[in-house]
Amino acid sequence: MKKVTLKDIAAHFGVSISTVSKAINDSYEISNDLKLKIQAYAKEKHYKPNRLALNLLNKSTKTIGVVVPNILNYFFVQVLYGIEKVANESGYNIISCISNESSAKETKTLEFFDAGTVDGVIMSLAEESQNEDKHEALLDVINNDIPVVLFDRVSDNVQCDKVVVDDLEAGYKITKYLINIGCKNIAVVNPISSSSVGKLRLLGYKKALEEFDIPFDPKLIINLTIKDDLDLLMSFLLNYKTIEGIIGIDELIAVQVLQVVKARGYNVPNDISIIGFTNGQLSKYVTPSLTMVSQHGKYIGEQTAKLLINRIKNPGLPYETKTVKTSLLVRDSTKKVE
Amino acid sequence: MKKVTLKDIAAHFGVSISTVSKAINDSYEISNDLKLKIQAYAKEKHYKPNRLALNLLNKSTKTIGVVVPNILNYFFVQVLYGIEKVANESGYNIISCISNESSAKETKTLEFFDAGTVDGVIMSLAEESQNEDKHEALLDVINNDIPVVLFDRVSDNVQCDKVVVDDLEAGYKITKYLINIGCKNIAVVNPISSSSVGKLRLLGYKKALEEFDIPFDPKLIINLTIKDDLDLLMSFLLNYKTIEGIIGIDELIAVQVLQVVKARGYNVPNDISIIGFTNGQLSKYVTPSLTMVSQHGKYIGEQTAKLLINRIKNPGLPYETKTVKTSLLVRDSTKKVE
DNA sequence: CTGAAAGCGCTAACAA
DNA sequence: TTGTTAGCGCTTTCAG
Repeated sequence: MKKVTLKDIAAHFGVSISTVSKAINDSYEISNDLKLKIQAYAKEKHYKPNRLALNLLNKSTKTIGVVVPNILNYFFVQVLYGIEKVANESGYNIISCISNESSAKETKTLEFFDAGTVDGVIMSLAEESQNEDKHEALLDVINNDIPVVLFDRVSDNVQCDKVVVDDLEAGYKITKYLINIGCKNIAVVNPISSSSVGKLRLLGYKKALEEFDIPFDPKLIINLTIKDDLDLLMSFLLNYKTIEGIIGIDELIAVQVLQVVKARGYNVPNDISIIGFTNGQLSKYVTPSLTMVSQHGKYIGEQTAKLLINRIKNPGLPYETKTVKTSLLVRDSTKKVE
Repeated sequence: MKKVTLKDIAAHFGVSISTVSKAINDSYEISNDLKLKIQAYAKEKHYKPNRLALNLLNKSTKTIGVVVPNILNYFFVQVLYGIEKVANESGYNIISCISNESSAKETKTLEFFDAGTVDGVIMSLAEESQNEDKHEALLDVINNDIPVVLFDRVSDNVQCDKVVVDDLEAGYKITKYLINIGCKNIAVVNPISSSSVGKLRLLGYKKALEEFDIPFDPKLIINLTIKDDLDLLMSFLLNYKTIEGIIGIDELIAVQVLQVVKARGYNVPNDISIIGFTNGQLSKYVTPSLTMVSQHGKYIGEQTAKLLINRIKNPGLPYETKTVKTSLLVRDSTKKVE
């Protein structure tokens, strides 16, 4: 059975389409008798107004498009939850797409959104896009008056609302923490070294070192991609110097570093303390459980959605950037202060 | 700047809308001269055809709606990857929604899809929906001639294409495996006891017991919800009898069981062997790494998407149910065979 | 109380 | 080579 339309119902009753439309929308203009008959028939036939037609008419879709780089990253999952919560409360649907860190995929998705399918866009840049720092598709969207809110991985070259994590402060805070529990040589393992987030965390790290007059040693920084052999890189690192602390720039890398370090016979946290970013499931169940930086993903999602919906309703306000502070979740992978 | 339409461009050149449409679509009917001018202007103004209008016209959206119950479950994430891969290859966009195991949310999403927004639907039932086994919204979708493919968590009361995991066989296989490595009392911890998947796995478990003439002891089966206190339930279990093997019905529960068991002083795998379902990140990095059943989520996603796209193209074929076999991934949480 | 007509943005058959 | 018209499914004036 094909979808029933107003036309079909009108034909069935021998009345006009507009009469049916009014009857179904319970207009006072239609006689109770007809209204009841039409409504009953519509229910029976499972009539449902065609959204496409509605959207075309209203120039509004009541849906928000979301682009996240990587769904395996717990942080983004949490943000998604937050977005969905607020969106649903405000009567918006969300359609989520994964760019998978690819700028081509990101562009494709944005073009899809730009063609009238959504009322607004929420996005965190793919790493590749941050590298290139070209954002034509995104600028097109903004240019077409479709509100955009960027979160977490943002660009200074795009003018729009933003919600960011205070990553510099976080990097600074945890480095200080490690120094305070007695770590002298602190390494950083960074799988997202070219993203704004990765850079800021490193900047925070440097700032803390400076404050304690510890010279910055580039050999302690491991930037890697998925293709690199972590085990090998770690072996260089561990043979280079006595390392007392390691910062993993995301959750997965922190867990992997922990594995390698353990496999090489080091005790965590007695020999080496480890801190990672993102408070997800992995870090919690690993042995020892990892001390992590929580970015409050769900809260970020909520703020992002609120910002977007607010802008959809009141265009023309000046752009806003919200900064969300992180918290440190101390668990068993860091030495206790004596 | 509001979105540019054909009308705007037509007005700018003082030609008709259809001329502009043809020019932009590079029709041979239009003079080269005009075509070039119009195309240049369109590009300059970032013209993009309105998808809503197109979709309405073509009665096709080239998008697939996906509903998954829980994005924190690695299995579903993998399925999503598989779906997305095949869909993209065939020129389909996907819009994914999370039902969060709630049947109300599921219904809302299905109604959204049912209103002409997608060409087909891929779904795995929310646990609540499987409990109630009412699927009105879903039947409405099918009734409206929108193809549906159900995967993993399916219902016999819904007639459509399906892709399922051979969960009975998997439950059977791993129980036999545990028996063969010497486990006598094997417990099952089941957080999805009311889902088809959970039931089938338990059935496989029973089948294996029968085969080995081991009497089924309901006290060894722990059905629980998120609200239940796993630690407490496990303490009852472990005090009840000497347990040599535990089956965790999903990944997270297997990991949590491992934690509890370790915390209570048992050695895994020497005292107790543990097997879980779903080969995700967690089970890999936990200590000891967990022996798991892999359901080949990505492959399932691919098959599901293929089935759906095939049905969109050829409606009227008889419904099909594909069964995908699992594999056992032996790691360190199960005793080695002597 | 009911219907005709316009229009959302677009394409395609058909005229000119 | 260009324009007119109709129509996708719907709502909303404005007439009847």
